[in-house]
Amino acid sequence: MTDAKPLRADARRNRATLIAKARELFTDGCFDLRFDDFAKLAGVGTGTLYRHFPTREALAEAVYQEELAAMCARAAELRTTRPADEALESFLRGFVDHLCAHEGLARTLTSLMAGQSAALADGTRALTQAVADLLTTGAASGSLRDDVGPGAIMMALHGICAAYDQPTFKPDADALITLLLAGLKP
Amino acid sequence: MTDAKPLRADARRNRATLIAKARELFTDGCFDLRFDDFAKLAGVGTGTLYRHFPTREALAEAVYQEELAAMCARAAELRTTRPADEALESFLRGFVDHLCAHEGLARTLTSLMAGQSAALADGTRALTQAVADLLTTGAASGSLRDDVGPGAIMMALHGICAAYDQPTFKPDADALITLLLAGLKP
DNA sequence: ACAAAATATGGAGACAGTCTCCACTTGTCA
DNA sequence: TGACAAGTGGAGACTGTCTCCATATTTTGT
Repeated sequence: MTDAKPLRADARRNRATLIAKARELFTDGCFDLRFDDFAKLAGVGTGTLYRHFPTREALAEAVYQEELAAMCARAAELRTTRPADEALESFLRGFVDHLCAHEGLARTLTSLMAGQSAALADGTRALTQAVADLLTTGAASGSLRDDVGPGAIMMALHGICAAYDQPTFKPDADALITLLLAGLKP
Repeated sequence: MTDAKPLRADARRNRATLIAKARELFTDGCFDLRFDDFAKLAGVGTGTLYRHFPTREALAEAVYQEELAAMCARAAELRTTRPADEALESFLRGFVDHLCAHEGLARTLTSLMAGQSAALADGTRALTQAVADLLTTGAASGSLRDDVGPGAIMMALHGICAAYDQPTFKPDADALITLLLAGLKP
């Protein structure tokens, strides 16, 4: 996956600048900035921006990939240190809490999950795998029903992400997670 | 809501033509047509198209509003003729089946639910109300838990709609509905 | 039946983003 | 240090959206 391309020093610097600036803007709630203007804001030419990140989503993915990886790591850790049903609950509740604190992540995940482009789906593939692992472990130990694949949970998570800007987000999301967990009891 | 504006005869005709053409195209799977081209295809000028339907979503809503109304009517009917939990199950299962058969509806609902514009949210408000009524009835009769609002269900439905083009759509959607129903038991 | 008023039409063109292209700059390696 | 590879930037082509208004059609009043 990670092609062995030793990026030139200035290119690496520019790439980092772009990601840093994007993170800053996302944190401030600026998502719908003109892509070209964003380049200017980061102090690079449009061409450079487009070479590093062909699309808006690619940039968003780069900004949040650490966060996404951390989530997956957390899932793996929970899975090995806790009973499967507890692990899943912690993971899902944590997921919602995290979205509350990071609007940009919710936005990014929404578009990544909706996106058809296989290349960009990478970001969510890892998440899907993490969920799948939690489910499998739970099914094996008998603490979760075994007839539900990760796709169903991902659909629900997608719905949750997409609603990040609604006033009743938190209670509704929590309620949905509660339903899922209750429904997953064998 | 429905302003008393007697539309001129030719205007009414054009409006109907536009909706008919849009329905035809949606049924054929053509969703991403250029809006201006669409006007040409329907045999009207761009100005006319924009006057009748300010946005793509407005057109989509017009195309599917009958279908949406039928869904809500079905919910109401089920609610009065069946035990609440059965009614909800029938409604949700029917919803998924309907989406399978009408890709365009799934697409439309996805964007309506995601849309922030209050004006366009009308289409889903009715759906939300239908779900709310089913839940309330169920809670009153004790066949459904009473601590879950319609928002949670709508989130799940949004996730389902958004996944309409994925290969595993049907089984995943069915599984999610199963989870919700199981989770809703008191 | 006719004219005036009200309403609607269509499509040229203004506008706003996106993205490409390539002459030039910067970094790397021997 | 020179030569080659890699990367840059931003002008401008391109694409789709949407507005504007001179013209056409329908309705209303007599």
